[in-house]
Amino acid sequence: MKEGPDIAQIGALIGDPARANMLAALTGGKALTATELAAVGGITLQTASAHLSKLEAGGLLLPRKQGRHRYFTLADETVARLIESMMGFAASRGHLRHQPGPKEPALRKARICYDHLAGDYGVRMLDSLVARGAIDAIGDGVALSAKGEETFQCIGINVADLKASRRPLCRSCLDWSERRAHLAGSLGKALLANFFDKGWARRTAGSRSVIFSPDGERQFLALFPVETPVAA
Amino acid sequence: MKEGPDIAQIGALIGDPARANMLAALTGGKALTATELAAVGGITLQTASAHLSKLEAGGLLLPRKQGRHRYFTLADETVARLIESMMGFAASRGHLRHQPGPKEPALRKARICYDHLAGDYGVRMLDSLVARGAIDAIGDGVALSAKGEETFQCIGINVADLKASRRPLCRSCLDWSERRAHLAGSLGKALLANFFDKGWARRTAGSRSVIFSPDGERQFLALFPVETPVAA
DNA sequence: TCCATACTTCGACCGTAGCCGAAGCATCTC
DNA sequence: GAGATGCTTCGGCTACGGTCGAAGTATGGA
Repeated sequence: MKEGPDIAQIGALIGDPARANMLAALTGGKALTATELAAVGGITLQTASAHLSKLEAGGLLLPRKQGRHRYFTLADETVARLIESMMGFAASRGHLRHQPGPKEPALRKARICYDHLAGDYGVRMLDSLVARGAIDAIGDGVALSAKGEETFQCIGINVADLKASRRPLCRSCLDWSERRAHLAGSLGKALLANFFDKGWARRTAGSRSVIFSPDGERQFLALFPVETPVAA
Repeated sequence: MKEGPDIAQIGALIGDPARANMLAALTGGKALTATELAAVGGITLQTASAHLSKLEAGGLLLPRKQGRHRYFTLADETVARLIESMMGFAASRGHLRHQPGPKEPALRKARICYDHLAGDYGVRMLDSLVARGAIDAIGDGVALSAKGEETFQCIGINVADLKASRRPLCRSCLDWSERRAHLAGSLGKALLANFFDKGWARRTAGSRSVIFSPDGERQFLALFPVETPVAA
């Protein structure tokens, strides 16, 4: 029968635990070396090298040589979206990890999805922006509203600059922990970068989770309030 | 590191060629028996049985016993969406099947995606509905517009009935051949069913492709015209 | 009751893919 | 140049998963 594109290839690529761990780690957005990825996968460097070759050949990873290091990143935002959507699906089917672990709550609260904010805080931010009228949303679709530009100007983001890029300004990305959309695209990226610049939050060393400072958290929550439901 | 849900499991599930073929076939929307799926996968019945058990245990398939047959369907619309999105991704990375084959064009033109119309015609239909103002769209998001209900009434679809169901009325689904959105959800399903009822089109036996009758095709194209670009 | 059909289970076979130790390049530092 | 570090390649081992033949269970029909 063999109809359409070959999903088995990429399924198999993602289907190996070591490779899946590497991909999940790279969804954190940072470029990682082969050695680091070997540690993530829990395998030796030789084995990791073979895995990375396969992922690269499959078009999932992009290597960048820098001195004697080889840094790997996800090839594309679409790869990140695929991984996240598979995580969402896996979570919905109960394919969870054996140990929820202490890092799990932090991950659900705020984490990096490729280059933008995800988790509870990511979803909250989008909700708040929609409620405020800065972003229009229909279903899973999102777009900058007419009056949105000035909102972001206040936050400290020049939307005009972002529009110059070929990359879509607004994209919705399904959050695996919240099962709702958060904001991706160049605007999502700019917002997260903005939080880092202001010192509101920082990345963590070996994880995808984002840690807010006490003060940063206060300001973030104030900037993106959630509507208090007055009437059901 | 082991962060988040386990994508390796479902990756591995989809990663086997026989299983992938079965899943792709089931994306055609029809329930198929174990014997039929064995043929699709190009394997014996025993092997297929083992595969189907795994897919069922993984939550991808739903079995239904009927007499001495066991019919399988995709567990959920979300499974269909995952498969389609993986097909889109695979196509974008050039992971195509070795033989494009004669059926390929028909598949690109019009096919069933779980229960709604996909392919060139599916995308055209959504475009036309949006241009006409029956459906609002922002990015990938879609929703029935205020004046949309009467449009569908004219076609012969009672939207009020559909709203009674818990299933979302409008959903966008990314088309792997066109790389653009087509209409899913209960409204997408109702439209396709409507075409079948009117005799405009019919399913094919062993494939996902949808065949329009000459007359049906004419009426379909008339009902869903595409805007002729007057000015760039 | 008896047989045919649909499917599952069992057991054994086999190939592939993952794995690592050891050796080989490449690149940086001193 | 010598030595350390990062990574790749090679070779061989192992195990897991896919495969099928044969036998076993369920259902339907005559």
